[in-house]
Amino acid sequence: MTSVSETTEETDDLLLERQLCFALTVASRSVVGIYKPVLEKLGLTHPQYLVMLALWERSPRTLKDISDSLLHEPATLSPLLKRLEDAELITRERVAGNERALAINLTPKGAALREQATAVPGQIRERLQLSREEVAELHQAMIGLIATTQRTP
Amino acid sequence: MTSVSETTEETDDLLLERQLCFALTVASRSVVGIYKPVLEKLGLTHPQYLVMLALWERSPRTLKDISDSLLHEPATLSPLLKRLEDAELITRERVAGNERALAINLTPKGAALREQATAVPGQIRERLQLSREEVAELHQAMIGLIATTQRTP
DNA sequence: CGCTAATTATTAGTGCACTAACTAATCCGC
DNA sequence: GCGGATTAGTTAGTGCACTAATAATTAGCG
Repeated sequence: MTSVSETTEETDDLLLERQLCFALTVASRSVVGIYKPVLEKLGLTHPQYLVMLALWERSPRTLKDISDSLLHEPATLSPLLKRLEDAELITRERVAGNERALAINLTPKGAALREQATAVPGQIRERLQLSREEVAELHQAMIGLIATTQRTP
Repeated sequence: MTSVSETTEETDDLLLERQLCFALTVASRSVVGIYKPVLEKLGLTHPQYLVMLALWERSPRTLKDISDSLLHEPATLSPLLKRLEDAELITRERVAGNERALAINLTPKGAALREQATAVPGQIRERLQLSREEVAELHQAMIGLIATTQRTP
């Protein structure tokens, strides 16, 4: 690795570098920022919204189950779920027959919130001016990237 | 909006929904997770790494300048920069002739760290098994998304 | 059966990331 | 050159997100 090559390819890499990981994190923050005003009307943060989506799809579920679905550490979800409980959107109780597991269930209020949530995707697509097809394409790219990171280290 | 249509398109949207914003945030977290062990050897977190990249490209720069480049709130960078100062990688001092602005400069130690950082992009690409072309493609997609979010609300 | 190992959740601690409120300095129009 | 408006940074407060350590329960093997 000579100082000559360092001034070309590797320097470019450091610039390019500032692009993929940088662009990805900025895109993520920016898109979450788009959701923010929309989700505020539902009284949810973006991470909370993702958990509610998981529960609207199926409930009750254990904390572990949600953690696996969202690729989150249980330690991240533990306080988040307590806040959703405080908001009376979910209940937290031990699973009968397995005192280790925590069963998360929707309250009537939490289940009812789904009605309002159905309007969210459309609002976001409109704001981002993306068609369902474009959304699907971006989605595929992200899924591929996630799959790569999950492969054996 | 009949209950019939609700059970089809909008329900699908809530599922699909769980995909783009979800996939994007998971991809971001996953990729940052790939950087983690690599950057630990440099004693940097990922956000700190991005700031250092900005400074290796050009320095000194003001906090405001870095904030604009990284699309971060000044309030986010303020404590982060103090930690970089504690690590003796940068200096923080007021700009001569403009007591409002804060000039961020590299210490010799901070400038020297760049040598080690040149190895990072290659390691990440190898780990993700992405070619420069694939990286460029993903990058373009993210840039497009960011541009959309930055447009007039 | 009894004991070890694995599973599940929680807590503590660090570091981002954002908003809102605040301080201080500078700009600029009169 | 004065005084309000703007700009640049900091602080406080909330909520993620992670690791490491802990606690409690269950599984399963000898």
